[in-house]
Amino acid sequence: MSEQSLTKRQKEVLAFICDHIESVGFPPTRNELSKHFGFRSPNAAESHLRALQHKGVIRIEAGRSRGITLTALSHSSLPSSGALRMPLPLVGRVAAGSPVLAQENIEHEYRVDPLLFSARPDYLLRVEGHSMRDAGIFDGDLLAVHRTPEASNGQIVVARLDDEVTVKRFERKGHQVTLLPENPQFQPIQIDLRRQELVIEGLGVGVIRPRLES
Amino acid sequence: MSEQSLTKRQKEVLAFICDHIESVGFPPTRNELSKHFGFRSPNAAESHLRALQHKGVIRIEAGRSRGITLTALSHSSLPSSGALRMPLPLVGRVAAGSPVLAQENIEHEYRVDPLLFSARPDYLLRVEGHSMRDAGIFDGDLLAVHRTPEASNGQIVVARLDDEVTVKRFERKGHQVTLLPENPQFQPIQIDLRRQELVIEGLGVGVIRPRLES
DNA sequence: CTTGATACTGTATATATTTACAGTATATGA
DNA sequence: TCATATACTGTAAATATATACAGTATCAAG
Repeated sequence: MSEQSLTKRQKEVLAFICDHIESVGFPPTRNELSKHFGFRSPNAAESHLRALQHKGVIRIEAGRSRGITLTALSHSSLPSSGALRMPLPLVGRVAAGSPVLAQENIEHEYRVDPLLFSARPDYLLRVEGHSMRDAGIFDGDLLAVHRTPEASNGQIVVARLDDEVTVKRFERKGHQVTLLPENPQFQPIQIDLRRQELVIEGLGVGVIRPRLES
Repeated sequence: MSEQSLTKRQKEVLAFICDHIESVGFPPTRNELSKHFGFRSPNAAESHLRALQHKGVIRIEAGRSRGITLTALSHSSLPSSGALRMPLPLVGRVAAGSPVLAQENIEHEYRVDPLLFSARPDYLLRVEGHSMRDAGIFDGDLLAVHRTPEASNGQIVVARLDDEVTVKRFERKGHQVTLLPENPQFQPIQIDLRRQELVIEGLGVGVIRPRLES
């Protein structure tokens, strides 16, 4: 459903679940949750789990003991989470001035078959905003990005302009570059390369939408 | 304890446990082990676990469901641990009358981290047509589908109607089901469950777009 | 040749775990 | 003011799960 933020209590519960998986090796049961938080009823834990599932940060597998799994959202919902996978780093908000793949920007790492995409992706970038809506790139989508400093007209690029990272369609005529949104509610960005610096961080080679809104 | 080498069968069991933890997110039960290996008795799994514990490659926590944890030894006991992951079948055009996951419909298999999506995907379905355009699901996109016969109003479903498989938004009022496109150029499909058969093949839980058009 | 490990079938049971149902109370947005 | 989300207590039941006990059969080692 909607991507609401977690309450303080829900964050505590989610943190405990993450911690349990990390340190114990498997997810906690309702009783173990209740014991840790002092609930006198396993249903208190159940309710919290339902709420967390509803907000998309965990998944519950019906009928399976300890059937709690974390989702992509769960990691971005907590201040600190340990990364223990290899392949594709997921980059969220890029801190001003820092390289895209700086440690501080990496939220998580996912294994995704690179053959899925038209070009080999180097990282996943969480898209913010609706400026590329008509290209089917929505707020919260993960853009698979291939690192390269060169772009051709019409390609969707990850560009850095004034320490801000943005996703737009690339159009260049001589010294003049236009970064085109795919949404009439947004204005194109004009850059004169003689006056302003534009860095191409990479090309969008695919999109992953981690959830479908209802 | 005794640090002997594992038998071939024991290696298979250990590999499955590792793989299960990696891909599912928690260890398997005795029954799940038995089902995978074709044991008719959960005690076969139990015996293997005891043997593996005795050889020091796993630890079993008494009385806790799924209480299997790996040890430092477990990794060195397997040739290629960690890298494996259950691949997702990619289903292209579904032949009329055949099950979605019939061999003839499977084009390829991709390894995709299931944690990327809000619910566990069981397969990827290549979407044809533009009827879901405004939901950001384009022609050629891969819909990550979670198999389930039940759907709630507003969810995006994979439905089978008259041997045709289609992706639409689900809306039900009593006997009346409406399959809603997300594109004003298409008409909603009305089904009277008393007159027509509708099978829900699964729920859309995410989208992968393998390429970006320029 | 006997012992122990391996690799299972088959049955049974205690208990661990999920999960529904029925409440209470507070806060918040429409 | 009504509906909804949060945050719980308390009870109960269905079922998922661990695990004991009783076997069968093969194989290698002492």
